[in-house]
Amino acid sequence: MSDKKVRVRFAPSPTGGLHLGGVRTALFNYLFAKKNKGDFILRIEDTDQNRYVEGAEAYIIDCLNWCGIIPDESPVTPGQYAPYRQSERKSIYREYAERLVMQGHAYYAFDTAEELDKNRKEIPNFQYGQVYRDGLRNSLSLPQHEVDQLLAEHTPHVIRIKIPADQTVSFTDMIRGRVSFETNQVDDKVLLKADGMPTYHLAVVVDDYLMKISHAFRGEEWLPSAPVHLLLWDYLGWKADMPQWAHLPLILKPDGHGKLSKRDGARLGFPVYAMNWFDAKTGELTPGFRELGFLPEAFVNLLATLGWNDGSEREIFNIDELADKFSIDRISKAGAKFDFEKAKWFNAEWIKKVKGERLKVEVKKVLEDKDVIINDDDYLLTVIELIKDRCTLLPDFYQQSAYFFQTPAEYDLNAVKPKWTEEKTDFFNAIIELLKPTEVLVAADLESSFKALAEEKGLKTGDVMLPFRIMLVGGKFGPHVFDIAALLGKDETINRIEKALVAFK
RNA sequence: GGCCCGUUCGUCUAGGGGUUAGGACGUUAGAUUUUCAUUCUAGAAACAGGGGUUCGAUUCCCCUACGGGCUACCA
Repeated sequence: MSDKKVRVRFAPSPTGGLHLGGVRTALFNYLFAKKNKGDFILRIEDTDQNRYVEGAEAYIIDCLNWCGIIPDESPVTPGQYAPYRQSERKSIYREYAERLVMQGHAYYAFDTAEELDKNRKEIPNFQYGQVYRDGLRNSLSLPQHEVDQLLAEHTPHVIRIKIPADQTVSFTDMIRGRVSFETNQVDDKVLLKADGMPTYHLAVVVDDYLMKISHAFRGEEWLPSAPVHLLLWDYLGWKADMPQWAHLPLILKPDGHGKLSKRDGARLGFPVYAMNWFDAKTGELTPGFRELGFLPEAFVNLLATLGWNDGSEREIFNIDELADKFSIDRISKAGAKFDFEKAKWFNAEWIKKVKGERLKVEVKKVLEDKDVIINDDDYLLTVIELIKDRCTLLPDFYQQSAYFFQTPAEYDLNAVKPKWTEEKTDFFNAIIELLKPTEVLVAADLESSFKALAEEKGLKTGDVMLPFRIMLVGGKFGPHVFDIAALLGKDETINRIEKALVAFK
């Protein structure tokens, strides 16, 4: 590893929402940068004008913000290597492509899409490369005057790299070790498209060079095109500055096989995107972890431990701890099937771990979205502390806490009615009388007098505890019933008993 | 089809020439909680197969199988 400043980039295409794998790539870049006191750069790879989606870039930035993966340089916070959108760097790339043509490492190709499609269909294993390029329409096969004329007439054309014959291209991947490719198997990839935009292959090399990227993390799906990039770094004369590569294992479908995709989310009932993504064209909403009720702390944590561990048995880390412990040689090589159950466990752990104060904004939103009115933040905080250990996702706070703010609208009558007796009605009327003179309702006091009264009336405590809970909560859940009563206060407790007594009749 | 990458409980993983192959999620059983959840305890559960190398391989090498990725003027 060289001693040059660590600079890494996350380079997504703005084609839609950000998928788990994308966020993890961003996260690993970020963790590596922080660990090595380097810079983390966000570069938008919008070279495909057909796939460009309005709003996708803003979404990506929001998403990184939500996760706390903040770029040091980005399109909206540019550094000295601006611009950070490849579409705005269009003019830069042609020069390098032309230079390669001049040097004989690339050539102009005039074939139409139809011609190429035909070849692919008719010739088994067709690839635009050393075997077939002489029979195709390009500056290697055509006479010079014809090429000149085609260019002069502005005939649509691309620039392709000329992959050399009979060479072995190899490099050391930081995750996989030595990886080799035979150039005879590599095709002449397009570098510059007919519209003047570079393809990924050219753009990634040129920009990584110009932006002084030291380490390049990307998904394993890029491994097969690595030889093209290696060759380009060499031909452009930048070999000494080439970043170290790290091809990350893929995140796979939990069932069946293959790379996790957007469709799997809908099919298997869990999100694949970090945040909700609304596609204006199709009107389709793809759900996200954030809106489902994940905490960013949990989301980042679960992503980091998907294919990485710190060598100990610890699993819960915040982002700073992750950055501190991060190391590439602890990244696993094999793809990981995504397990939503474990993802939920991480969230539950984080809800338990953080202070109630941290949850206030999120919980308030959950409740207010359900029309629960909150006018006392301290009361809300007390409620959160009392119930957060029983919540897995943020929306669980509604079911677990709504009754602290509003009288139950419905009761689980099956739990009380079958065993309901006149004696119990008497008992609760007596409880009301007992509560009336109370100044402040203290949980422990109520509990002892409640039990004493039950005994006095010849009832088993257990026979009246559940009805009491149903009266206050509406259902068979929640914290200790006397704590609930104490929080509700004397008046509201009496009110709920009276109301429920009518319903239980 | 071709090329590349990979393979430890159902899942995420630790480990590594001699281990009772460890942890976590999930699951099962029990305890606590006169509700539910939390918590705690215990249990079931894995080195893909075949050849080498070696005194000894789950660990190193090779082959096979299986899985994944790529094979666009998409990234």
